[in-house]
Amino acid sequence: MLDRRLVREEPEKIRQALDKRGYEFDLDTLIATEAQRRELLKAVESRRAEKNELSEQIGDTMRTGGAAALKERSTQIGIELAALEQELDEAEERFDQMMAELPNIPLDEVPIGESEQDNVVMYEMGEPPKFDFAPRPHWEIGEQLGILDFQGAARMAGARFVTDVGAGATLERALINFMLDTHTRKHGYTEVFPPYLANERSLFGTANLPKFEEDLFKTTDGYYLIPTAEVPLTNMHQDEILNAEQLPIYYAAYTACFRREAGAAGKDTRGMVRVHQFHKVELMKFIKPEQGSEELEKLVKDAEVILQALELPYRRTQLCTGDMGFQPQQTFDLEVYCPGLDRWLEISSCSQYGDFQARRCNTRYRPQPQAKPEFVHTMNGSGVAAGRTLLAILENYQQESGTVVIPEVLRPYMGGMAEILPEIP
RNA sequence: GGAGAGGUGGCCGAGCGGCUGAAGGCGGUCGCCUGCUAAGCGACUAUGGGGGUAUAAGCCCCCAUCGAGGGUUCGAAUCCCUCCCUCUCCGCCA
Repeated sequence: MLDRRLVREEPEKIRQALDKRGYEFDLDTLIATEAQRRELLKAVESRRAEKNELSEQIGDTMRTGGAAALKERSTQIGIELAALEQELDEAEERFDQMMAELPNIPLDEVPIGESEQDNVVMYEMGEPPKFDFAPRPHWEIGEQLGILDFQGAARMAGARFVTDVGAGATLERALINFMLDTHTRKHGYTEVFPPYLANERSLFGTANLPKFEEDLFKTTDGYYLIPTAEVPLTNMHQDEILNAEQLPIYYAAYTACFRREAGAAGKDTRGMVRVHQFHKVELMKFIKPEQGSEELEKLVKDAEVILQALELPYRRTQLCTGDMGFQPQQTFDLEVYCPGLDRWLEISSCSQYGDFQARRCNTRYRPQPQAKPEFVHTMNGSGVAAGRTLLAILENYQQESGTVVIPEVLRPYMGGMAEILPEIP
């Protein structure tokens, strides 16, 4: 959420941001609503002041009698007030609703563009493997080895699910452990193991609500399944005032992530590219405003370390204004090359939000011990997505015989296993 | 799930219809005192919003906020209702 003062004082800044994003939004109505809201507020407050004044007088007059006329007058004002208050409430609700659906303002350095086509590839790392056979997609490799079960998952749950079996399950767990260990032991993150369900307020905090409800699973009790650990992590300090010395705070969490993929019908339907439940290690930071870009850069590098250690070919892109999500000021993606799919696959998305989420979560800090609290800034990124990494390993490390070599760094996490051979059922 | 207790400022805690935006304490800031330190004394010390003045800060007025929402009343932290959360006991349970 943006600072409401921007609407009044610098609406052009918002208008420019919307233009850059190519985002449809009725800014003029928002501005008009804000003006109307303030007019009503003034009217309401002056009547309340009058009423308070009368009540005080009534208190004083009670003993000597003769408060009846004052009471009468006060009741009259009360009636006027009730009508005005209702108008104000309505204006406020309209305003809040629109504010909640206004996207963040991209940083100046974000490339301007309309779509994915305009994203900027910053660099590529690692060499795609060379095969003297046609590399196969991960679902073929996985099913043949008996380590990925799509049919079974479809029967027990439905389309867009996968079950890891045997060495497949061990491999995904190894990836998770390797990632968590690296981030907590080498990069200074505090490990967090949060709930997988969150309440409406928390989803609002990360701005998944109200605008993106159709992407989420909701329980009959009104909980939401988290679409990413970003949700619990960003809400760890709701309504708190942190000390300046605590910042920056680094959190790393492994969680399952649940997405309805409602808008993705027909897209990536095969394999485990796009599933309703996937697993991911997430990195998240609470920082002081001035630490923004520098900390994001470190976060991206922390994620890259994982891909480098796994010796997977990847590239880093910067998303253009048109392709960036609703919440970020700036986003960098890491994409891993998958020979079987013959495409670059997003495996991490690292974004900084400024105070956009902190304002919604009401997470503040005191710059100085006595100073007024200010909103912290937040950022997060995958470090990295385990399911897609597993997929990438299968495709990059596949052998002509159908087996898959296990990356060096993962072997200690797999009881020394060096190669995945067919599971014997 | 059942029974009970409770949610008040940065923290602890009093208040149970007007004199309470909130006693008292802790913590903090400034000043006094003091050979140093400790102790002591005094003043100040919630947040958000609207307006005025000034526009470097500041100063003044008003409104709201005592878990959230609603109600009673001229007037609610205080009374009533609903919901949320915490704690204790019982039940169930990986």
